[in-house]
Amino acid sequence: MMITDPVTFAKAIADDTRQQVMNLLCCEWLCVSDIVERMGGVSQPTISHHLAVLREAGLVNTRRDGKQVFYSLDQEAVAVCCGTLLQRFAPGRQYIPVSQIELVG
Amino acid sequence: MMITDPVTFAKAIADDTRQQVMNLLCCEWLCVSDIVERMGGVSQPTISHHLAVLREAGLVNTRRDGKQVFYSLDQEAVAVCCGTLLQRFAPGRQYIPVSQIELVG
DNA sequence: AAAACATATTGACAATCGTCAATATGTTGA
DNA sequence: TCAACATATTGACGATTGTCAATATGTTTT
Repeated sequence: MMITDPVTFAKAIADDTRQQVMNLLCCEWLCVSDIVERMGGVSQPTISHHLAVLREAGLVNTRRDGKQVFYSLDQEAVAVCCGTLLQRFAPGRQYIPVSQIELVG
Repeated sequence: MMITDPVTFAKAIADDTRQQVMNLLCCEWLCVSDIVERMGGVSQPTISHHLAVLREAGLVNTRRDGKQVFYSLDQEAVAVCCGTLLQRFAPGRQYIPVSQIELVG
């Protein structure tokens, strides 16, 4: 598992186009041409560039299937990065996953 | 209460110097000259600039006391922004504040 | 092997950003 | 009011970034 430091994470998500792509990839796998189509008006090289930034920050999963390359958002990675930000910049308020609440009681 | 959108938040924290300043301001009030002193090697105008960015993003509290202006990190704002990021980009894993767990049972 | 398709890379350009020196603004105390 | 101090703003500069057109790489199909 790769660790993404807070600055790298912040830089990776600090662009509107990139956040729109992240939204598209949040809950489904999409190939590059589908992303280009849904983004409407953004060129394929630009999309590939943004995907590279997200990939290098460890925020997307990649799968090759024939000629196409599919991407999806790595929600776990996002959650870990946000957790790090919270620990560092909001230590006064600690958060825990809802999925663990059952175990508490 | 002001709302900070995820892109503005990300841009605000997408710089190493700025995150260092945020660390300094995380748990105490500091005036500008103290920040300059602790950052060592960064000029006062640069620090003022970074503080302005954080202020415009709603991430710091400000208080004037005589000639000096004190800043502190707004942990609540950071927590809200991280929460928004989690909702948008990690909807599969929901987190809640520890402080609210008592109320659940 | 060649053609067709999907994606990545390169090169160029404008726009944004981080930084500092110089200066302006604002506040206190003599 | 004036001098001293603290912070903010301006202007300039190099570095980084987002974007696209053109091209390269990689994969499948004929």
